[in-house]
Amino acid sequence: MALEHAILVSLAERSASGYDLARRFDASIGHFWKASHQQIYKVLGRMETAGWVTPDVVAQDGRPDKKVYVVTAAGRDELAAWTSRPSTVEPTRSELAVKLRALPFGDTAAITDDVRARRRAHEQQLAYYLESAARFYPRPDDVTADELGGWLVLRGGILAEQTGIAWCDEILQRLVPEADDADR
Amino acid sequence: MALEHAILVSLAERSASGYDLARRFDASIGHFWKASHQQIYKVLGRMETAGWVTPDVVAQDGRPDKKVYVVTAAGRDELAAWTSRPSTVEPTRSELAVKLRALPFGDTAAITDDVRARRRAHEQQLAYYLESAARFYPRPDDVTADELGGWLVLRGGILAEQTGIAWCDEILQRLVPEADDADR
DNA sequence: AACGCCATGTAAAGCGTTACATGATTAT
DNA sequence: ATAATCATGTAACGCTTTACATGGCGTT
Repeated sequence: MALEHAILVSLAERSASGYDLARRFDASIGHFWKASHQQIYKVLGRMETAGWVTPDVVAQDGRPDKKVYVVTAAGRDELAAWTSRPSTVEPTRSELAVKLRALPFGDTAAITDDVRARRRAHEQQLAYYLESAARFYPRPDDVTADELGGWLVLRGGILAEQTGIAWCDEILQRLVPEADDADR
Repeated sequence: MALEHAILVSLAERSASGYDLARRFDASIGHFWKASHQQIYKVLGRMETAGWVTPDVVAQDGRPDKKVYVVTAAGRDELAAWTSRPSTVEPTRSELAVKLRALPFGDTAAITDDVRARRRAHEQQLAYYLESAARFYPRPDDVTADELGGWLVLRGGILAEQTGIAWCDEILQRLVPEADDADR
């Protein structure tokens, strides 16, 4: 019960083709809800059948036609109804947690490298979020009602990445205790 | 590429039946990798075919027989090999993030309630983790090599729940700005 | 009598990933 | 020439969830 609604939100903000949606999902909203273009096309088909969206075929020169999907009144109703339904907390899935439990049965050096790689990935993502925050929300206290959601989502991303880094650091301090911070 | 390995880790720590595993997955390791009993039975079947585990049928009185699965040498090899393969960072999935973006199209009061419910859930989970930490790892600096993984996983859980609470608080401060902390 | 625990599964449906497919335009 | 971008899909497979099924024992 969710990709449909993520797409509805994205289309409610601005109508788009499946292709456009796929790119948006690679960028902003997709950091919190991944979807491939194949999936998006499939779900858009279902949503059209349900009457939540209608395609608007737009001819382009030098490029293939595209179907720009627009949210219908029924789609907006569904979106509003969905916000009123309580959400379930999604279960955490951490391969790293499983690997940490596997420490006595595996290769500590390889696991350590894996943690370092994760730390780097978290740092990159954090840098990207911080840059987005500085560019799109330079004065967080002054965000408009329309922008508030985007800002809060970004804050969630920033907090999560910082926590990821902090966890990796705690792990590395235990796995590589003799090193100092620089070469850990 | 993951439930197999979570099961291998759990069985390497202690042999168990599918039913036992399902209960363990409800408790400790399952906080970081959920699995239902139906899924576990199916995967155990596959793992037996692959030669990673062997069943040991144990008769019980007043209860149905159970198949206690034991990790084979091949299973241990696979487990060790898996720890050496780099892991992929699992994509975040946050229904709350999507809902925040839906604020302009939905019911703010309902979304606020949802955030409050999530905050409570995070607090409960945090309390549970803290209690586990106090009970099983009273002296974190003295954990043995065998316990280290469990401790670090618990730390990850604690950090994640604290971050979840902090995020909810930031959201509530924006959605219910006039209230003071107590009745927010 | 009804419910919950122990113990193991099957079946169906939906969700998600990977691979494959097409065909035109634009940049290197 | 080659690769990337635009644009839309199908097919196969695997993973996950939900529902159904069985059957004995102990508790309220």
